Amino acid sequence: MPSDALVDALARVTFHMSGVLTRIGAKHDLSLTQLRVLGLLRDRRPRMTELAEFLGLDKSTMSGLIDRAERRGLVKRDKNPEDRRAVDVVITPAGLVLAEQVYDELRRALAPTLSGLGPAHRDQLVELLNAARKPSD
Amino acid sequence: MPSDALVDALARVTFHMSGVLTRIGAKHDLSLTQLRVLGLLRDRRPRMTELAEFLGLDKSTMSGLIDRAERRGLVKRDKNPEDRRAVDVVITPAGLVLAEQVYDELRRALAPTLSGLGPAHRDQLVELLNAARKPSD
DNA sequence: TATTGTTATACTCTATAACTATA
DNA sequence: TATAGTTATAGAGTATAACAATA
Repeated sequence: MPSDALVDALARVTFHMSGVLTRIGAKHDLSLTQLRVLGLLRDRRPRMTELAEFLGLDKSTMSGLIDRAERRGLVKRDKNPEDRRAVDVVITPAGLVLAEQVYDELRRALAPTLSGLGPAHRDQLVELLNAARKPSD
Repeated sequence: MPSDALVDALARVTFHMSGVLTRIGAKHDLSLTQLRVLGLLRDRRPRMTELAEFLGLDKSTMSGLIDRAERRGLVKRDKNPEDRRAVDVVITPAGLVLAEQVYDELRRALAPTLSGLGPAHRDQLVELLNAARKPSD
């Protein structure tokens, strides 16, 4: 079982990151979930159900999220050629531009927080975080 | 500027933790925000505005959150003796029990994810996470 | 029959604006 | 006048249940 100190440190990082992401998203009228959808679609072309499963959301929730993102021109629905019931979700060029912009802002926003760590410590942190990882993640 | 690998690792941890916390909260009909409120109140007795500022929420949002938590008997509003405009928020015994239960479940839920790290590595991780921290956090 | 996705419904979360009471 | 908090309102996020189309 993890120590209190470890659980607390992880919780603190999580809420700090969520705050940063929420603020960056808000600047672009994007919720945390929309931000995450956009991030996922950068290198994937999932169908609705896959996306919902990955995010841990109901498929009906997914319909609403994609409706709103599509209305803004950030993603689009495509017919799946192999299964006529399925709908693929694809990011648009405008969505891709926004996703990259948000990612840059995130890097810049995290810079001050991480300024306390030198290069060697940063590498260590990446290794430790990647080791603390379930195979399926 | 942090590397892509570091930003990605932090984002991954954040979404993993959020997922775990959301699932634990859902079991008890608590949102992530309600969970966080309960966690904060374990050792604090803030007024409405302080709570809202800490969470980065509008005070009107806070009113709704506390309304619902109070209706469930998890927190209660108290008059502030020094400023008759102010309202202090206090956790109830039932709220405290639930908060501790959730915290235990979180520790247990994180155990498998962290099983890849030995004791020395865990200590290292805690130190690195605490070093990567703005003074005000 | 089972699966994919949408729609209808209801509730929570959230912010903005307008308000009351107190400082 | 300014601050603390609530209420009214509106939109987004969420799940459940019922449904249509396809497998």
